[in-house]
Amino acid sequence: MSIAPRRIRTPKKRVTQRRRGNTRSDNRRDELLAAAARLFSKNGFEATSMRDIANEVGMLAGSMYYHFPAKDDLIVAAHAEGVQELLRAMDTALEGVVGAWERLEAVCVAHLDNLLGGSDIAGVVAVDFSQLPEELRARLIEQRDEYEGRLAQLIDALELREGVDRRLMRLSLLGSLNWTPNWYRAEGHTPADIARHFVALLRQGVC
Amino acid sequence: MSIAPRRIRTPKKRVTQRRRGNTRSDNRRDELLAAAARLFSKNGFEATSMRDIANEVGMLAGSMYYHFPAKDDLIVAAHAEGVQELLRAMDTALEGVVGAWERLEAVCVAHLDNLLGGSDIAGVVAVDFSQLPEELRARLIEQRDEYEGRLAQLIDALELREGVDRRLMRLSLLGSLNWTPNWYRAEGHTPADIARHFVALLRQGVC
Amino acid sequence: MSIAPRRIRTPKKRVTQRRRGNTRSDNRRDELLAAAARLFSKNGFEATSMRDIANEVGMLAGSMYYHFPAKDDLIVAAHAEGVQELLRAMDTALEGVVGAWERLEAVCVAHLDNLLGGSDIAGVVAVDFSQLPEELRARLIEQRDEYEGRLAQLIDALELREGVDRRLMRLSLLGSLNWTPNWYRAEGHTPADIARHFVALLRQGVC
Amino acid sequence: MSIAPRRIRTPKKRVTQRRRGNTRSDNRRDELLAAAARLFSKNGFEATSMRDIANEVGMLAGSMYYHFPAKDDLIVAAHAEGVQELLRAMDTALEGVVGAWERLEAVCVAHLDNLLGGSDIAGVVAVDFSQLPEELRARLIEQRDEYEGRLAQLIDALELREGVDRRLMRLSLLGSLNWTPNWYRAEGHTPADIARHFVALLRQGVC
DNA sequence: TATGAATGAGTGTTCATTCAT
DNA sequence: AATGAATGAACACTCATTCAT
Repeated sequence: MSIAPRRIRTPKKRVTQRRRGNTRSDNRRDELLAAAARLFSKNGFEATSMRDIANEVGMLAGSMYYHFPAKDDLIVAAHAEGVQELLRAMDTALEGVVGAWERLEAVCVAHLDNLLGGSDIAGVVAVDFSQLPEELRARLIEQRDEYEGRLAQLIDALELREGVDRRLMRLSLLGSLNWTPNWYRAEGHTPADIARHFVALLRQGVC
Repeated sequence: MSIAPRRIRTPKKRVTQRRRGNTRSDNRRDELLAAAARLFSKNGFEATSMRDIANEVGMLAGSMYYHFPAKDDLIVAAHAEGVQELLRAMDTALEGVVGAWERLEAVCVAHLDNLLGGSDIAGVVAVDFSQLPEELRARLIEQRDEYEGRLAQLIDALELREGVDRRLMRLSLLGSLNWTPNWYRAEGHTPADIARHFVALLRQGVC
Repeated sequence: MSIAPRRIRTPKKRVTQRRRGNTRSDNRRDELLAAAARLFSKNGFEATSMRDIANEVGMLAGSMYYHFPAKDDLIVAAHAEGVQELLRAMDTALEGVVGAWERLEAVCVAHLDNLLGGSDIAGVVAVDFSQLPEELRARLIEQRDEYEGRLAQLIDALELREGVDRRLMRLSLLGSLNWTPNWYRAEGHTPADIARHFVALLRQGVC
Repeated sequence: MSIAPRRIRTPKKRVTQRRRGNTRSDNRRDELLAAAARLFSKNGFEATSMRDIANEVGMLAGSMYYHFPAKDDLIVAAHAEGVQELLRAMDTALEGVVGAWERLEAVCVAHLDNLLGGSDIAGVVAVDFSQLPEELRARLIEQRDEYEGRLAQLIDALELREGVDRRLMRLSLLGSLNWTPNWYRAEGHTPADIARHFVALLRQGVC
């Protein structure tokens, strides 16, 4: 993606400065963010052009650069939005739920609900980013850290038999969940069903 | 108002015509295929250009169109090659192994070995394809069917407690495995370790 | 100018490889070069777009990239062509001329003749390049070195009074000559007159 | 078939209206002018954007249009500022200097001092403008006329041998001086040295 | 079988400028 | 007197694809 600027002229970074007071309307920025998240999760980062996003909100491509100095920044911001949405969904899902396994399950259900159709915005976190340039990839991973950290805490709260590597357990579960967009079809099991089943497999094993 | 993503350009169907006489060596085609698989698994489908592949085998971009009428066909063929490699690895891994769980484990170890560094060519099956256009995506899924079918057979051979959905179990396992390129780092566990751990999680559960 | 590529994918340098045998037609490349030199000398490097050049030879902008991988390379190549033309003009001008001052004068006349109207192509060497990015600028300077070196030899051949810095003398003369496009008007002195006058000023001083 | 270079965009003439009452301090305008001159001389006219200038004084791009209706007007005004500075430098340099050659030399030293590092603002007059659109170019030339006129006077004051075209002599000297940014490097001769040498070459000739 | 040359639509990005507030 | 937001046209460059040779 990322294409070079006219001539050098020193990069001019102009840092994304997250709006001053954030008081004023600023709704175009949010519109943009939402549209970007939606398109990114439908078509992927590379396959979504700045023009696609601009059109979606009825704006010209160049106008977006007032709000985001580069596509990468838009990706980062949209991804952050997705992570936030997921975190909120996590909080909501956990409300009033006790029992370590029940809590893990509730979160997985929320996760898949968001991934597989619930929210267009959360979907952005399931977009494959393994092919993005190192630097950008690192920024996205960092953003996920809070979410994965909370997931790790939920898993730490479980009583497990000896010999289980809790990190690998988390990564296994996340893989199961995040791979679903590769095969999920709306006609089959519901996202919630799938999530519950995955958790059950881990909890009880299959024997 | 959502705008169509890139690609498309012109359908023009010209079916992959699997070689005319198929008589002669045809090794340039195979070279091409290998190079494509290698690059696809390193950089992804979108990020690999026809020129990249052509250069890799010392050919000009236009020349490839003698062998493959379109990039999609090359993707399909390279993916097929990857699946074949995985199938061969599966056969090798299963040689002389008895015991349903041992067989599943052997196959998972082989799968991750190939995915995470072993073969460049097999790596192509772990490339995210959820964002590819429907039609192409369908062709790839179809190609995986044999592999997944054999995996399904291995899973069918297991004795499982009641209530386990063997299809979801398979997809969960595959997700765990195929998601590994997103977090795997060479310094940590070996691919074989990871694979064995994932199988153990399923087999015994974590409680 | 110079704009970044889609996404990283390793720079892919594809070195400008000055045509293999240079036997075959290859005339489009030369056409392109001539058109570029012409436009560069009329409008400057920055103000001449790749599209301008492409249009000039009836080609689409993208097609040029088959011949030159980047605008910078085109600039370098066109500049080289200009320097060559100037060198040829120098050789022609020197033919049969003896006497160190006469030789210098002949070369200056040829220089201005080319710069101020004779050849569109030689004009490219008088285009200001002091604002170009360091790296490109360095390449152009390097290309001029042969020409300036020959000029330096002509100056070395002169008998001068003590205390004259021959390098500064050369740069002064070159400056006088190369600045002429900033004020020259076809109605006044001829380029040859001007050149002769400049040389005379240096030779005899003004007192 | 030659295609028009960039710029243009829309003529829309709205004459520079030299301040309404011109009562109040008006210092933002002057700040702007100084910043523009500084950036123009560092990077050239084309390579300096309106945003660059606005940022330099902590203003938004749009705000500048209150002070200057178009970039061209800003160029013209900044250039005027540079000429003024050069004229002041000329006056300072001439203070108490008698002797026609000494006066010329003093002015050339001041000129190069300003051009090659001294004042950012005066530097604007050495920026190559030979590629600017005719109309704008004409306005700048007109502004230089006073400076060049004073230079011409200094030259008129010299006693010269017969046959010297004083106009060509002036243009030769100016060319030598103004071409220096194309080759000057801070490590070599000082600007003053260079200027003195150039004058000496003219004065005494080289034989 | 492959090359050389081109096409045309696309990409991310920049920039002078406008204008309601 | 300045801001925030947008426009529209341009720019350098890439890419899948075509086709005569």
